[in-house]
Amino acid sequence: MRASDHAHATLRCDIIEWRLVPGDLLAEVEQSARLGVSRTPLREALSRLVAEGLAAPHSGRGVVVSAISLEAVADLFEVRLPLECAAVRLAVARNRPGAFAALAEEFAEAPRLIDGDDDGQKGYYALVSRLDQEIDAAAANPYLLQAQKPIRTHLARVRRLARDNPARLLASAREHEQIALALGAGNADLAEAAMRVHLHNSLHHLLSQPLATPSRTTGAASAAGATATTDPPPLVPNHLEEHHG
Amino acid sequence: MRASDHAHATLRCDIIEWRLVPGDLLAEVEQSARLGVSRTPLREALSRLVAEGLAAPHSGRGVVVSAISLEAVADLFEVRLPLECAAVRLAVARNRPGAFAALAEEFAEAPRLIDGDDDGQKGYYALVSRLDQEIDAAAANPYLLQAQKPIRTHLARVRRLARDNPARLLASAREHEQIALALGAGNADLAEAAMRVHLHNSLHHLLSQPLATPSRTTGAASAAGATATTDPPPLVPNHLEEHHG
DNA sequence: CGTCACCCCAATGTATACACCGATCCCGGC
DNA sequence: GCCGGGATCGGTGTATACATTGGGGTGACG
Repeated sequence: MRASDHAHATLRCDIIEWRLVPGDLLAEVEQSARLGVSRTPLREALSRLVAEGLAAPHSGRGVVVSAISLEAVADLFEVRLPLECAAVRLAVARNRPGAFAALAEEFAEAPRLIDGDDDGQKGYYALVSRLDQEIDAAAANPYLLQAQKPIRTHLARVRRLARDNPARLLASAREHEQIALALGAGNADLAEAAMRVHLHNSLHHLLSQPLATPSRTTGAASAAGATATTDPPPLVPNHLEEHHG
Repeated sequence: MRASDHAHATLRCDIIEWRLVPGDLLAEVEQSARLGVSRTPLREALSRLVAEGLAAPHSGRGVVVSAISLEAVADLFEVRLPLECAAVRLAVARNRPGAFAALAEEFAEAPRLIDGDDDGQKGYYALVSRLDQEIDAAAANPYLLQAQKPIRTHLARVRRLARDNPARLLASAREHEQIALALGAGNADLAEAAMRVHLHNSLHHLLSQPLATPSRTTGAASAAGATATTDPPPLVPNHLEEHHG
């Protein structure tokens, strides 16, 4: 793997998993030293992060981790809704056979996973991911994927703010099952309706969260060295309004 | 301006205006020599082009100008439709005063521009761009912009395949006027309907084009040197099926 | 004559050195 | 004591040198 890929993947993961929090400065020398790569591939990694929207230039001096907020969640879903609806409509229109019926059955049995151990929950998330991939493959539109990719990236970041609520997961499983059933039946209107229901409930769940401070998993301690010494105030309440730049 | 910005802007312009055609290899040494910058900023420019979808890695060795095709136009509009509809709905929902009424009047008088000289047509395109910007500002959703940006980039590239048809421009002006009127009146349903009509007609017009070979404006002759010597066959019919990679 | 393997080279990936720019801090003046 | 200007310094932007890898060409073998 290229060094720039490694740097990009690591930084991206650090940002999505809140080891790097909004506002953290991604200094080239510092990060290149931490990740063990030179500045050249690191610069390429930073460019990609900026293109993805995970980082933003900071007043002409370096790049900082971009802000994310509850307001941003609402904005995110305003774009996600039409895109996902278009995706399911296209998936039906393309009329690929697909494995939607099988996926629906798996969702029907998902409560076992959710009530199980941590691996079970991971398995459920994997199942959701498989449905997404199946929809993507059925829609077969590279531009749709290109538009959804940054949305999903930001969403992955926001999800870390939400506690895994078993009740919500069970409801989510039922909603996904309904989507998969409609897709399997080739009913575009129903699939879109089910998707709208699901997205509405997802957003509502996220917005009703108590805004738990992300746990900033230790592991990138050296990365946070510069900012940690300055003892930053609790960040989550802070950058709630600093978006939309 | 930074050298990387200059390189990116120039290459982007060359691709959109078909001076660089799909399949052309963007070699680092060759392009850095042509644009008078070093390889480092040129690499950053290429990274951005790849992120935008204007270029794509070529079997692990260099990047090539990405393909665009009639099939891609249809895919493009499949994504553009829900995004633009969402944009006008958000623009109305945000309930900003906006200058939509004034823009509608300008569109009503647009036939003068269209029937005029070349500057007049440029003025009409600028007017369309102003409406887009006004909608963007009213929608006020950075993620929507992020999703629309690559779509618009590809669209700008495709438009060069279409002849400027005065009749179509007149119809387009009326459609835009209707959109602006609906937005000015705060009627989201009507605005979306007008947008759907406009996009349908735009797509239909593009698809009915005789597929004119783009004029590959001379000016980047040195850039095309490597491929020009090999005398490439007419490219437009060729890359009609090579997309979706 | 076709095919396969090996070698050479060119282009990319990476590292590092240098230049320039903005930011910060200190000192002097008001 | 406060404000402004300049100097210093860290950091980014750029250029170039080096390593490495993949591809093409050529030659030999079947």
